[in-house]
Amino acid sequence: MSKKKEVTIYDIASALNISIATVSRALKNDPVVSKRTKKKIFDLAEKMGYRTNHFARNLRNQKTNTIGVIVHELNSNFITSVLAGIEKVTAEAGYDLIIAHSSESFSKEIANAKNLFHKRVDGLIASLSLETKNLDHFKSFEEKNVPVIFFDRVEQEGNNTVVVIDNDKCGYQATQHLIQQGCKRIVHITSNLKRNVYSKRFKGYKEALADNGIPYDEKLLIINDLSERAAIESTMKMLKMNPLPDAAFITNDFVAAICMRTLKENNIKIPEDIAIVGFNNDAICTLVEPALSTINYPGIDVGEVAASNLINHLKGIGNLQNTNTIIIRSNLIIRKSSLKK
Amino acid sequence: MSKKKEVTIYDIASALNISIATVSRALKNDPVVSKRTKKKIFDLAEKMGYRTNHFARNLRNQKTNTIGVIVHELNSNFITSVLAGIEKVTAEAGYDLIIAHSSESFSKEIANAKNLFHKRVDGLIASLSLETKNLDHFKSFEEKNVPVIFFDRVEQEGNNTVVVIDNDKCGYQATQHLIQQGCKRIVHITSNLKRNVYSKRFKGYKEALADNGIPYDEKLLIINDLSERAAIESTMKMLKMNPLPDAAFITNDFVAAICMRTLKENNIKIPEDIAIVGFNNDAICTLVEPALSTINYPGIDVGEVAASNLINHLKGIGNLQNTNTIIIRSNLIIRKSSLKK
DNA sequence: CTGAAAGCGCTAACAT
DNA sequence: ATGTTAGCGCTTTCAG
Repeated sequence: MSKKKEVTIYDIASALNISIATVSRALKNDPVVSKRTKKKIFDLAEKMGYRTNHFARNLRNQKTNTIGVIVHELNSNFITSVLAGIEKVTAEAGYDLIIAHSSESFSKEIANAKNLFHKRVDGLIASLSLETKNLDHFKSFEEKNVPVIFFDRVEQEGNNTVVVIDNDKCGYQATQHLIQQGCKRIVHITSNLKRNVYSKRFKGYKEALADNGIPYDEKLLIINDLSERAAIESTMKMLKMNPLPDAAFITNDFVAAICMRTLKENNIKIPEDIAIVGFNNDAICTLVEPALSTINYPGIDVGEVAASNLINHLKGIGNLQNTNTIIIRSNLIIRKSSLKK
Repeated sequence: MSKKKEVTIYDIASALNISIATVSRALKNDPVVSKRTKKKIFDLAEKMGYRTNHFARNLRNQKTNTIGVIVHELNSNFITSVLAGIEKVTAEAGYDLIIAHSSESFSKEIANAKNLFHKRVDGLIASLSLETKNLDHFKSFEEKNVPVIFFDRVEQEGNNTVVVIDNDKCGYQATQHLIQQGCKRIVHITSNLKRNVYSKRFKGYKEALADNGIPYDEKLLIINDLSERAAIESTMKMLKMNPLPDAAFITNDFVAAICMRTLKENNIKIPEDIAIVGFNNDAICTLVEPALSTINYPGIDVGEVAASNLINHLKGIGNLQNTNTIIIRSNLIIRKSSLKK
């Protein structure tokens, strides 16, 4: 258990008979140090197995070079793409990442926020859980002037900076497409309408109906929690409708896939009896049968944009104060699950 | 931009006219401090918005209370379950987590290891990338006596502690099951045989063939990199075989799902023409058609076991020195994709 | 039960 | 180009 003693700049300095200041400067590649001394220092540091003590440095510098991320789930292509996008940008800029996930729970999200706050992240990127009731747990960041950017599930009131797609338009396009296929009784399966993404998609759905002279029927709106169990229940509810609906616009590809499976188990033909459009464009879309039409929601772009805006702000290049909403391009992808013609 | 000054124990101490030592003790809930002073301190700390400076504490304590995790991908049910298992255990024990992923790249894995080493994690949990050539990048941990536990993709030589399933047996069971269904020309689609998981499953596959008097045919072994493109190529290779194989044991559910799709596109019936068994029991298994038989690989257990062993070691309760290999229970799940009878 | 003081390893202002 | 030194916020002996 006897850990070898850590090598510090003092050890390097005394071995080389120079001051710690010079060592410190050299290690940061400060141009003021002569090439020769620098080389000596680097070589010895390498040989002695020196590693920077980040705690000492951060303690001194009062910044962590770390940015925190809170996501609502780890379990989807969309979220992992967002993370990949964030990582790409932050790594290039030399920032570290701490990733936390709330598992859709409000209390976990609060705990995550508190934790990252205490860890003193320099900035935060977050997507809200399904159950989140308010944004009080992010106030502490604001108070200390730690920038926060929300993406996907956001709260657009107040002066948060948010990165989103035009969910309203996407909902409209999906619904419009189904109507063009001749569908008239279109179910919308979605989740907690407190979340912007779901309420906006719902709004787009209603607008498309209205524009096509189809009256909105609230019985066709099904709200669930995006779990497999809930997806099955929602589908069963749909199957009990009379007359049967002829289409469903479903707010997430996983739920759509479960729904398709359940429909097929009940001898419903897709798209002939019921046409389906999902959301996200996860890998699963081309693995189910028929292939699932969906809205392409490019997570990698969302992640990159969120991270680069945050980092520019931290570096004093951009400013988030006046940037309120950033909208990422998205589009409808038509596959067999919705093609009646 | 003027960040409010951080509150320190000095501020609390002087406001209360006591010493910083007492404040420090109280904040750690040291029983030696009187209840009354403790309460005063807690209340004031709360009111002033005090937050512990982890850098100062860690600098002083020479430990980070953080454990690092390196995974080869974020993008599968299996890995996210492992992470959930790890998180559950570490959170309970009061440890923090830094999660890094190598995207199957050796150089990224080295970078991750170096980074976590410099961050001075107290322990490390890792699964190797597909391309990893050696374990040199973990030597530094060993040198500083930082415990490392490998899971899933491991190197069993040397004295690493590893958490795995009995891949050999799983490969045997999957193959045996296919043989019992009357299959004789069984393709095995897998990945880099340098990785224990794949070589062991391959070994089990060959043993099952041998035990049933079926000669091993190396033309039936297909190795790919687990990407969608590679999965399609592998399937095309399979389709060109003459005579056509009557089954495939595929080392990962995602690849199996792609393979099934490609086969169906080419008018092959599953399981009648070709029976399929995958590996992992990802959510996708019951979403594809027919439902995919697979090996249940319980990631959550793997994560919990790895984390609790690591933490016990850190707390001095258990010891990893003499624990070499921990085997997690796994089992074959039979669904329609392999049921010929 | 509480206080004084040293020191963890590093950076940066100031001095040379 | 290099050195001296104070101090970042905390923990922990040692002393009362």
